[in-house]
Amino acid sequence: MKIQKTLKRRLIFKPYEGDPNVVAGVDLSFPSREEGLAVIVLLEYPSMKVLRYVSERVKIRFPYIPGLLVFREGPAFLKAWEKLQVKPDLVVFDGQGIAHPRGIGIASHMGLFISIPTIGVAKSRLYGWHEELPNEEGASVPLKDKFGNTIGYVIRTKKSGKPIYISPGHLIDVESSYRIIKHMTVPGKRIPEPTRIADILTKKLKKGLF
DNA sequence: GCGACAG
DNA sequence: ATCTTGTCGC
Repeated sequence: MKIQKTLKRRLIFKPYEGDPNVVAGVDLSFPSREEGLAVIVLLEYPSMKVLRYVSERVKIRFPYIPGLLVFREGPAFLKAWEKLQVKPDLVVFDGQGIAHPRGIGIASHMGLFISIPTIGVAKSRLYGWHEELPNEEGASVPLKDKFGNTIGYVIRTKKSGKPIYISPGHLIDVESSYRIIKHMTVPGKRIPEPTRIADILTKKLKKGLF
């Protein structure tokens, strides 16, 4: 996509100084084929205590195509983002940051729109290569691009289970992303709190509960 | 042309 | 992502 190649040049990577105060987690569920339910949860850092959340139902027009996820879920996120009164210091997305074929996954793309540091936490690999990951909780190996540059990390947050793939989105670098994600991960849970809670809420809301 | 392929 | 109960493993 031409849009991605153009926007990619605007991405900024730098160390995240200090610690965030309020972080957000984003995720979507699909009540029907043409309707998406986006949820943005605000959590206190590093306690990971849930502060509040907002949700928004949106018409889905774009299909899911690997590498173009932002065009399907981005609009829904932005609508929910507008309803958010208090803006977080950092946002965690369910998907890739720069660990993407064109270097701009949904976390990076949305980061450019909101101008706030973003990190991508994916449950599977889309792009990048890495050495074998030890089967021990907490193990991690760098994820590299075709030139050998480190673009993120593969982390075994839970023993004997699929790892997670993290990469910076925008306004943060690889090492800072790794450090912060580590602090948001609870022992025994595979997915870091922001995205994990957002996922629970998105599905619970879909079922009409809560 | 053949495979890979976030959610 | 979604369709779906019980069930194997840590």
